[in-house]
Amino acid sequence: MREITDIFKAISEQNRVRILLMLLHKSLCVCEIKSILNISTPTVSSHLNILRKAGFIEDTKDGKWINYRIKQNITNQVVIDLLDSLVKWYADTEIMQNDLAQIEHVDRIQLTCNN
Amino acid sequence: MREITDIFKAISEQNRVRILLMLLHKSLCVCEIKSILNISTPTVSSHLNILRKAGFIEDTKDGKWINYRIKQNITNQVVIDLLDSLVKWYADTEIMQNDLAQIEHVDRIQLTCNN
DNA sequence: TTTTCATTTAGATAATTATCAAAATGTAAA
DNA sequence: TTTACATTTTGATAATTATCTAAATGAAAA
Repeated sequence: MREITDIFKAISEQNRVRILLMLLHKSLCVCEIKSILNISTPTVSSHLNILRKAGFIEDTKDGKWINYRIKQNITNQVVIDLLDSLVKWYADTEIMQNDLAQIEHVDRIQLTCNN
Repeated sequence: MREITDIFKAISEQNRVRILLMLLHKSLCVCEIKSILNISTPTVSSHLNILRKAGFIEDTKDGKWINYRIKQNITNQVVIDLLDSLVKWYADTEIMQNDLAQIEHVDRIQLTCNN
C-alpha cells in the first residue's frame, strides 16, 4: 500500500510531471532538463531519483552525460497505467506543449551545466 | 496543471485512499470513518475536505450526521479515471480487504463520536 | 428553549518536502 | 595523469502537511 502511494507522490509535483512528459517523448540528460525547468541541478537530480525509485524511469550512460529515459520493462501495473494516462490528462496543458516544443531545440553541447 | 497535481496529492496519502475505497462501497459519516482509521475526528474531517476539493466526494445531510459519498456527477476526466483504477490497483491489498469487511458491521448509533 | 452531540475550525507541533549553495564523485578528454 | 565537467551528495532552510487538543458551530431532540 505504501508502495502505491509513493507512486502517486512521485507525480504529485509539477516539475516531476513535466519531466515524465518530456521523457515520454525523448531521453534527456540532467542539464537539458535543468535548462527547461529553470531549477538547480541538484533539484533536478533529486526529482529524477524520486521518479526512479517509484519505477517510472531509468538511466544509461552516454559519454560525459547520463541519459534518463522512461523505464523499458515496467512490471508494476500502476506505473504502466499512469504513464499511459498522463499524456491524455495533460495533452491540453500549455506547459506541456511549451516543454515539448523546447526539447526539440535543446543542445547539450552548448549548455554549461554548472552555473 | 496545478489542479491535476492536487488530484494526485489527494490520493498520495494512505488514509485518504482508504477513505475513497470505503466510500466506493458505502456512504459513511465522519465518526464511522474515524472508528475504522483510528485517527482523530478533526483529522478525518481534514482528509475529507481535501478529497472534496479535489473533486472525489460530496456530502449530504442525514439527521444528526453528514454522509460522505463518492461524487455523483463527476466531469473531471482525471478523477473519473482514477476512481475507476483505484479499486483495481488496491484489490489485492490486505488493508483494503480489512476495511471493507469492517464497514459492513459499523453502526453509527453505537459510536460515541467525541472522545 | 435548552441540551446533546456530530462535525468543523483554530491553533500548535512534529515530520516531510522542495529547494539551493557548496563540496564530493567519477569519468572522459587533453 | 591531470584537467574539465556532468552529476550526486551533503547540509541547511523555508514551505507544506498530517496530526492532535481545545474551542466553536450548528442542528436535532428533549
